[in-house]
Amino acid sequence: MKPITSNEIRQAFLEFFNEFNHEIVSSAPLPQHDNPTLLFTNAGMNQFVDVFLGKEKRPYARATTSQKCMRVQGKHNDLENVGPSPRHHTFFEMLGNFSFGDYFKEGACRYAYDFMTKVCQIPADKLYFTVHTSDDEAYNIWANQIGVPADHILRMGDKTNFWMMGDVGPCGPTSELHYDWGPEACTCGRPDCSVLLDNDCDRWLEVWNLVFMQYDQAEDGTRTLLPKPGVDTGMGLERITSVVQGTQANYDNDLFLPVMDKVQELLGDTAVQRQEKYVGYRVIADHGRAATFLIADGVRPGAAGAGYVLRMIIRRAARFGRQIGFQQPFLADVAQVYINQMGEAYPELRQRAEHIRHTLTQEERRFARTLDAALNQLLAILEEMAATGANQIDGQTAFNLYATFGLPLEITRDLVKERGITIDEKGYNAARAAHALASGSGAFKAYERGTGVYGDLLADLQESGQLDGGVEYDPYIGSRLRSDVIALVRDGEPVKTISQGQTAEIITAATPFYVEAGGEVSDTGTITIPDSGAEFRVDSMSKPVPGLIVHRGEVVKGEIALGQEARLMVDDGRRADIRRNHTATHILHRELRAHLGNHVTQQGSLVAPDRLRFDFSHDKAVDEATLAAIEADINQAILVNYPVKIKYMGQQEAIEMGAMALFGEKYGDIVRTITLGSGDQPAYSMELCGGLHVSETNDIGQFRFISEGAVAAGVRRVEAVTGRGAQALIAERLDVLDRLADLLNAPVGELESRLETLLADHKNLQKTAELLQRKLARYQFVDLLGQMQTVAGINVLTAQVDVADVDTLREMADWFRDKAKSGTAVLAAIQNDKPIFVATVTDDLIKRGLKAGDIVREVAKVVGGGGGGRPNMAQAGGHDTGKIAEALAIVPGLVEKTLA
RNA sequence: GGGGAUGUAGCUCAGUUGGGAGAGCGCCGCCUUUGCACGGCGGAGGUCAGGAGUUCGAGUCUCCUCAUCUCCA
Repeated sequence: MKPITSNEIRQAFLEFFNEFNHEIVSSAPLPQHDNPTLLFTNAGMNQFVDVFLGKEKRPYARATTSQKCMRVQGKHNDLENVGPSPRHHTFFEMLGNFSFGDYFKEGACRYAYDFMTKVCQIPADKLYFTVHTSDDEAYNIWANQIGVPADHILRMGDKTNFWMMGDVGPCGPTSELHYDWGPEACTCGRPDCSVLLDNDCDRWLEVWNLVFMQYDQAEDGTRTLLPKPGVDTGMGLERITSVVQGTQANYDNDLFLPVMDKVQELLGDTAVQRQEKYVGYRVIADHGRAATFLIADGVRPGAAGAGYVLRMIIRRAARFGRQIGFQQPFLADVAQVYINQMGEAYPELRQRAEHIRHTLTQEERRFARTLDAALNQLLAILEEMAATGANQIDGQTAFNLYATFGLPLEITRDLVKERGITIDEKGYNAARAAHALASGSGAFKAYERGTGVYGDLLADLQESGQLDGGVEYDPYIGSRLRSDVIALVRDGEPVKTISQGQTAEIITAATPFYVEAGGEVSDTGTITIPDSGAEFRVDSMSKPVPGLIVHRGEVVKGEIALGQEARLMVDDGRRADIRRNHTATHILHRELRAHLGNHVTQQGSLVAPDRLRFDFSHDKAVDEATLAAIEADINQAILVNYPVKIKYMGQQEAIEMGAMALFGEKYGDIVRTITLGSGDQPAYSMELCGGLHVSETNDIGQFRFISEGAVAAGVRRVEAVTGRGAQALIAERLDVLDRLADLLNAPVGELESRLETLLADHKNLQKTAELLQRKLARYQFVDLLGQMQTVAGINVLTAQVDVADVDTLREMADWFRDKAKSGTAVLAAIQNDKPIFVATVTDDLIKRGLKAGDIVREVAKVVGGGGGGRPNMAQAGGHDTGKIAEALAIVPGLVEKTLA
């Protein structure tokens, strides 16, 4: 039966190839964790690269997939194209069939032709086939074996029909299937319109690309035939669906229609309005889908890498949403349509539906907040401009709005337009370029350290037979091992001997030292040479290239030479602490999920001897009561004394048993699982993990949180101690309690009520003291009024008083103005062994030129200080308390001089 | 990894040569009212993110650290 809907087409494709013995392999996750050059899976063959390169073996020679892909950068897909263009997408599904040294060109062409014409029932005369100019073999297959007429087979060059993975490695010619929409679809207008022109004319749609991996290209550019050539094909589901459904724009086929309808329903738009706002509709449909899949694959909105891309597309969708009339978060509703529609093919959508909706809404809210803040900023700028009469925002300011507050240029432009204000967009672009330059410089510092010496070393050791593959790594059996010293490195150079006092690196044929992985820190310990008694302290471990394990540290005794037999000894006590923390981390992970929900996943982890740190996805702070409950349950789990079992099994089997695996993390086919609990019932906890653990949970002793906090938006961090660390912590806390009990002379049980009483008493006393001091000051002040002098006809009061603080002094000045009605006062006091002055002048005298600030400044000079303030009230300080009287004495003179 | 911005009461924020820590909302009490809402009066609540420096004196100036937001790579 002919497949019609996109779901049917996807299903039909996989079943078609499955009938021809292709293994249906599930889509790889979108984020590419291990590949620094590639942020997201962007082609069906990504997950098979190692198979094609011969580095990895699979139990099947043929495979078929529908692969989730993301393309957000590169010449084919600028984000800006998505929306206006009918065919550009960020997320898309790539249908593919693969042959690993099995069938070759003939099979690939035959399958492709049959699927198109027989399964999808596309008329053969609508299809055109391109082959590489040099590829007679493919040409003949199409022409003679399949019977395609010659005018439908086109020979094209390297640009379109030759494929390589990189500068070296497998590569080969390709053959593409194009669909002809008919002459009426032509947009290039040329009489000779043809696929051959390769001019992006809308008449021709590239549907399927067949790659024939035939050669191996060496560094010098020469190509040799691969012993087992393979096939890699890719067909965009969006494209084949629009061909089958006869909808030239992808957005008109059933992959997107349900979402477009939903958006229209939410907005209450008419068909005409929907047509007018088509760009916004498309952006929401595309970005909403991409975001849904990214979140389902464990990506969270963030400021870097994949998280940044996710944030960008959510915000771009939200921005277009605002533009076409949404005032509330709406992407969760959009996502729900995709979850319903595609949940069958991609079960992760259903599993994480709640999380997807929540993440989207949260990010939309965050964006709205940011925009609000930015709008306030813009309003302030506009106000300032209104004051000066300017009518253009300069480029730098507009860019600052964007770079600092996240307000995009388009929005700024829209907002100011109605006020008749423009933006200097040239200046904007200049500022943007300058910013990119400023932030880009120094980006590659991290890559300076080369690995060359270690690569060479490994190759030499393998060649000389000292290493078979790589250093034998077995931290799991024990902590003691005898092995030969096979290499020594000092200052980045291989050496023959190292001696006392030198820091160096030792490589042995085998090692029991654990190398940092999965958050668990490396072991430390010692390496000794039994023959000579030489000793080396191992401080850290590293794996500079796969296969090579390096012990780094210092020679503390004697001399160590190549070829000697060494005794490697891990620091057991430290390792025991690490084991406790690692198993405790698994229990913690389990209990966090039990208390907070299954959206909690590990975002980072540190397992050190003295503490453990665990970062996990969660939106809000974990309150103290919950934290206490989690801690109690963890300690309960420790007491239950679950046995810790370590088992190797197939990855699929482990996942089916419910083992916790990190999202997108790459595991081999055989994985190591850590299970807590007895075998019969469902395990208490099961995780894939390569670390070291205790043998039963009782060994952990105790678990105590030491902190909880935020590390990034949506990610919380807890730190905790176990075993010895927990004991030390508890002992210290109890000690503090005992000391407090001693100090407060009360039993520990009554400390709390005792302290409450004390604090209340303290507050009362403080209030009483303040009251008394005020009264005292008031009495002093009344006395002072008797010392009032008359200078140049006005009231002048100078005095040193005894007060508790500056506030009281100021208050006395207020009283003075109140009592004297007209006049000036300078009051002095000593605080912290330094003189302070407060001066005041009544309003009528300020008009005559007498200012408190002026007076107090002159006075302060006498005691070696300075001061100032307002005309009616000022204060000053100085150094020399002995000269206070002298300083105050100059006041009458100052007044006389000023008023004269 | 780099650039920029922000951090003041439970919340939203003001605080302009460096010189009395504030407003609105919320909370508590009293008054008003049949009651509620409104209103009136009073009150509690602050390590001005943290640290160092300059200064007689720092929320304010300088430097460092941290957190949050944002752009770029």
